[in-house]
Amino acid sequence: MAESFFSEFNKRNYFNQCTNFEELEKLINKKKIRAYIGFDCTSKSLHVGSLLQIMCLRLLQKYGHQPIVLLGGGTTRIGDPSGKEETRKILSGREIDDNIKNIEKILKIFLKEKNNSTKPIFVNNYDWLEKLKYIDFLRKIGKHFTINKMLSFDSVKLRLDREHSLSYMEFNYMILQAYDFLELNKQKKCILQIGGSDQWGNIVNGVELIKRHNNSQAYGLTTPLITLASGNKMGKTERGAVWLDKNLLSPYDYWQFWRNVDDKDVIKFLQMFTDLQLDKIQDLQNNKVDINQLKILLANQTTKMLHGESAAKNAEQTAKNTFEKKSIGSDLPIVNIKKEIAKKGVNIIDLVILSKLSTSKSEVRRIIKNRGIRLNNEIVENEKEKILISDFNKDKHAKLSHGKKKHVIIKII
RNA sequence: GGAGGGGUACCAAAGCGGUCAAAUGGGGCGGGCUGUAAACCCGUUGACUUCGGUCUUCGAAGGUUCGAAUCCUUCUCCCUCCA
Repeated sequence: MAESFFSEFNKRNYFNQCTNFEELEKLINKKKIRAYIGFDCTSKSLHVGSLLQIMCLRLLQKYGHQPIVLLGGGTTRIGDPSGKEETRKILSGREIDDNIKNIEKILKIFLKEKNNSTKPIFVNNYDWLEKLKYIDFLRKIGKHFTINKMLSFDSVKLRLDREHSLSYMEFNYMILQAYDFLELNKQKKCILQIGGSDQWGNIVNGVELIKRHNNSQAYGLTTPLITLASGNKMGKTERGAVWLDKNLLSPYDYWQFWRNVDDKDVIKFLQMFTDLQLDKIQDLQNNKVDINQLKILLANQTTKMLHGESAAKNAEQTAKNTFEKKSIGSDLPIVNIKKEIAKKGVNIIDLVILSKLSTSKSEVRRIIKNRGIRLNNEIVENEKEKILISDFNKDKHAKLSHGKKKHVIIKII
């Protein structure tokens, strides 16, 4: 059976829900379509949590469809309440514009621009939402009203109790996102919106709006929320988000993130987040390839896709050096120390803080007590120890480690 | 608007005048086992420290007291019920 957008979409476990699956499948097999995914612009980069959406855009391209990337310049000014417990802080227009630029840059790494018919179209919903003059109103006035309070008003309560519809304020965001879809449907003939499962409600609203307003058919498609085997949400580690921007997270750390996934997640992630052929992944699984080899494969593939082949190779080599040979890999973060200072000797606690391996001296003392700080693989026994010139090798390097996984190179300059 | 309940460390949740830097659980961090996995076990978990201590924390501000997370006053936010 020939592969199609949907067959691969399903096999890679991207499918969660669809508004009208059969019809959409027929349509999408017959002709090339345009579909869009919206990205929130609250932060200056995307993180792994958005990766599945990006993979969807790539898949559209693979099968000759044209992805539209909607950057939420307008909607970010309001803030999507879906699944959020607290109101987000409101960003300035300037911050949002900066974020948009950076996010666009990241997305362009993943998407191919050569072919004109599948080249991604970037749009910013501020372009049309701004014209509604509605944004300013919401920012100035709307933020002062809480839904909670509004719901406690008798008039409102009554309507809710009697199952009358409750419009406008509460559903501002939904309305705006629905309106986005309508605009893209009109402007760009976009007939499909894809999003995470948390966007289902918003997406359905768009589909319905298009039906009512334009009397035309559009479709919604969602991807599942990815949970790790550990039950945590994908993309957030304790140390912070797994960013897709090399300035926020180095290629080496990105590689490490994938290298360290749970055994149970490896095959799933290979399917979801790499371009490897599905039957090849199946083969690997059938042949019982060593799980650690699979993790390395996963890390290499994902890192290559984002940071390029040589970055992936470097990361792999660095990992090999640090974990297998216990030596130094070039990709480890480097902390420079002036020669004069090194001659005097630097207290080990200060050095750990300086290397950003920790932010609290008390914590460093504790870890030393627990035998978790190492200098050149030797456990630091005493918190008063100093790093001396003699600790550096002929390349003027020394390795400082915090636990088994965090290492930095200390270098004399 | 009326009545009650509540805000404690990263989260949940005890404490209700001194022995409280604050039980317990989760999470985090470190160690052990292993495979840079999971599970399990151990240690640790406010900051600074010359390791003697010192400083800052229990919604906010005042007050009572030798002494407050604990009692009083005001403020503030949240929850439940009634109008």
